[in-house]
Amino acid sequence: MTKVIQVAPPRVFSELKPWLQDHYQDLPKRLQSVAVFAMHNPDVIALNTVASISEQVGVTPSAMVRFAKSIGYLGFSDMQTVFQESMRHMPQPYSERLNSMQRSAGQAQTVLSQFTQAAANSIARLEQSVGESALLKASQQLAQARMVYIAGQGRAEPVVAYLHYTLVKLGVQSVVLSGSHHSMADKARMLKSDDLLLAISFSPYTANTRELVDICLLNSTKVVALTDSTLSPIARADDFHLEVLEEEVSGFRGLSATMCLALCLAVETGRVRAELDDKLNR
Amino acid sequence: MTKVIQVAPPRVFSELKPWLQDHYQDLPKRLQSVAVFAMHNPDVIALNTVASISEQVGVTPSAMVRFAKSIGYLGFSDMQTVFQESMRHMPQPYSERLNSMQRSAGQAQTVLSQFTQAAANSIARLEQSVGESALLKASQQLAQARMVYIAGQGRAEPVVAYLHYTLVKLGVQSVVLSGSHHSMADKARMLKSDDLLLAISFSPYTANTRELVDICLLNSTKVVALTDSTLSPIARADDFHLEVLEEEVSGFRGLSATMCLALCLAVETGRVRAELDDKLNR
DNA sequence: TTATTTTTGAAATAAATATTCCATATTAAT
DNA sequence: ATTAATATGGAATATTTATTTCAAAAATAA
Repeated sequence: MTKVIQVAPPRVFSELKPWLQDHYQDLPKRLQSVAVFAMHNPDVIALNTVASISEQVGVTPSAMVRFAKSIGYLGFSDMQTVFQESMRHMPQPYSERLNSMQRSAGQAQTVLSQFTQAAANSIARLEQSVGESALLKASQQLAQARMVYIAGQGRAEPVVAYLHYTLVKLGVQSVVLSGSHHSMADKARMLKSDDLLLAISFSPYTANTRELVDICLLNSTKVVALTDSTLSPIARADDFHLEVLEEEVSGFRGLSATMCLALCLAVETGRVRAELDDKLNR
Repeated sequence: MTKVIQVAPPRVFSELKPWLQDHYQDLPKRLQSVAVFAMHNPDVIALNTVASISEQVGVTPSAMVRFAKSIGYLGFSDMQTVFQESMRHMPQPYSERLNSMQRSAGQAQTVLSQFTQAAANSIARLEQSVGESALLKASQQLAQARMVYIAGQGRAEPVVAYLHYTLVKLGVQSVVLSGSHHSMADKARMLKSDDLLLAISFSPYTANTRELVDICLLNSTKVVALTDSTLSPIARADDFHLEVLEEEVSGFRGLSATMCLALCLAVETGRVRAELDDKLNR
């Protein structure tokens, strides 16, 4: 029988690679095939069944199990979880570093590291989930508006404050709507046809913001929404919405990715607005 | 039994989102929970088993199957493959090719990628620069205070709002000081000896916040500061201050790392406070 | 070559996982 | 308030999937 490696095998993919290189020479032919395949197609290992993978590699199912065991794992399933974990974490070069650092310590994670990790993941996900074109479209809407009304409550309020602060600094006229003590209907009446509502809302969605969006859509006032899922009641098919998902740590959701998106939106709006102004002046 | 949708469901994740949005309203309560969870944690759906997912969602395994069927799939497994496919096409952390390609090409980076990069860097730096002990000390101060007064202006205002929101949610009494129309002296007079000032300020440092800190230190009122450098006028040797540096992109500084630190501070404070309360009750 | 060890594949088994079914609870309609 | 319709949870079942076993084939050593 093949010698089973005694030292515990790596629990993170990045460490598994050099580990495999060390042991590669000692492996029998079939198991070497598996090793090569695994390094080239980690996603296949992570997502498929033994039967399906073994077919793709061109070996028998038992070879897969033997491979996992011979490099130190309890079995195929045990090894697979390592590949799966590597998929969860998004493609940040820095996070990978941090990740291996934290794990190698093997200690209970500190509060700080837990939250920074979650924030980094959320930002990584943001980058790939929000398309540049969606951002541009939303920015164009904002830039064309005569006045931007910003609404949002609860956890969204800091985002409202930040967007307002940044937009004003960039010369885009905007007003915070959440603070004022008018009724929703009054607020909605303020919005003229060439104005725009920038609504920020996260789960659990506040009724107020939702209502505001509803009224605006009825009046065919333009709405740009910033929310945490397409299931959000303020995200409609017919308006422009940007989505940002914050990873949660024991029930707490941060705002790191959201703030990043907010800044992008504001800056891009400023740029588009400057372009428009430039055209008019010529 | 729940109506089963007749039209064939989407085979790609991006189409599944709007699809779900359409059918969301018609779903029963439990299945709505599943829908929300699925949109928030697509990776969990892709990689875990029915039993494990259903536990995380807080529903029974059968609800998972029912959900998949009610939106048109053959069963859970059928739906899962769609989620899995969506993961395959994600940029993988271990794919060196892609990574180096992006960097070496040095192509015109998108607005989004520039800012996410900066945010992620700032967060990575945050974790290294802020010690767990510093965070703990600051949190203990906050937890011991009878009332926490939060102050900050301009770019710090969103941070103030977020800290206030989170602290209140965690049962820590706090008040925002920036908004009120009192003079600095009046504000400072509000602070009793067992109160605490949580001051947030970034360069260029607002005179107001600085003044407030000065007065508090004279009255020997406790101050915890959140700032962007030790050179900041509100950072003193004799008080507790946390430092966070946001990387700038063409003159714009985000708030991603700052928000992360704010959340850490609030959560840790909540934890310490809970501990203290626990001791008193025994 | 022959003996011995190692590797391999196919089938049997064990484990896990998804799915179905049904009694009960909940909700909606009359 | 009563009835009907729908939704839900838990247990039973079917199915899939991983793992083990073992005989045969290679490879290695004598």
